[in-house]
Amino acid sequence: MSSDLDTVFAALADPTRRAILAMLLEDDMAVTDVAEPFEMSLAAISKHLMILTKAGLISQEKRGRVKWCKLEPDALRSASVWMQGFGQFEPVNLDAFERFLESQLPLADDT
Amino acid sequence: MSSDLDTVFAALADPTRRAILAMLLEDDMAVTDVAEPFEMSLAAISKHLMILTKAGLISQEKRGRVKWCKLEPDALRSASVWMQGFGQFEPVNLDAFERFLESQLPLADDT
DNA sequence: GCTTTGGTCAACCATTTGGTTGAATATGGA
DNA sequence: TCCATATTCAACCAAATGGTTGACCAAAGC
Repeated sequence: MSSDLDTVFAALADPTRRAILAMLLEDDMAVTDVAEPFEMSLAAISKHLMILTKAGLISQEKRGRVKWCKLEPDALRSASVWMQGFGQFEPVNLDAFERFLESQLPLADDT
Repeated sequence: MSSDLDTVFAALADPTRRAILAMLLEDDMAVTDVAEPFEMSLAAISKHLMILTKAGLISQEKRGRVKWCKLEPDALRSASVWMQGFGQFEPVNLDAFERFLESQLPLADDT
């Protein structure tokens, strides 16, 4: 009864986790590097990454002592299917998305 | 820093609330009628409806002593924009969505 | 071998969440 | 007017969430 939509949407409900996903959109990253821009302990980021992993939104692979995080956008598919059905939204162009992301990212201007 | 994406995704993270949205896709409903299929108090459903309302996913209008709930699919737009950017998902046809919904709705077969 | 670096684990804490119940507040109908 | 219906409110509860700290473990570097 609790589908994977639960975990995916719950994972997306946190701004830190969405920011992490946006960062990983650029490139794969090590855990420490993911954590760097946030004013938060490494352990906290580690937990967020675990939640994203369990939701299938990222994967983590350990090479040497470094654990690499990789975006897995396919996990968004079923959630996207679910959502789009409500509005018959037209496909979104990436320019709009890029602008949106930039207005959302708390990292560039920090606090 | 906590955007409306927080509230929208958090609202969508609960299966009861997603089921409610799916019900409202059919037609507007009174609170009592929304609650009917669930094995849960009316007060609990009322809370869920409040969360959906605050997320902008539904609106509620009181006519007489009955409060009508109405789907507001536009609230999904920004969330949809955010998500689609990750996968460049093609637009979803409604047939697929319908099938998906039916496989997800916990109400028909209950437990 | 030691020390540093990268990351997780465990225990803890405050807050939020999702549910309950019972009382309260309208409104509508007889 | 009196009663039933529709819905919320308030208090409470258990469990989950998001964060902290300090100890721990594994892999590199010297």
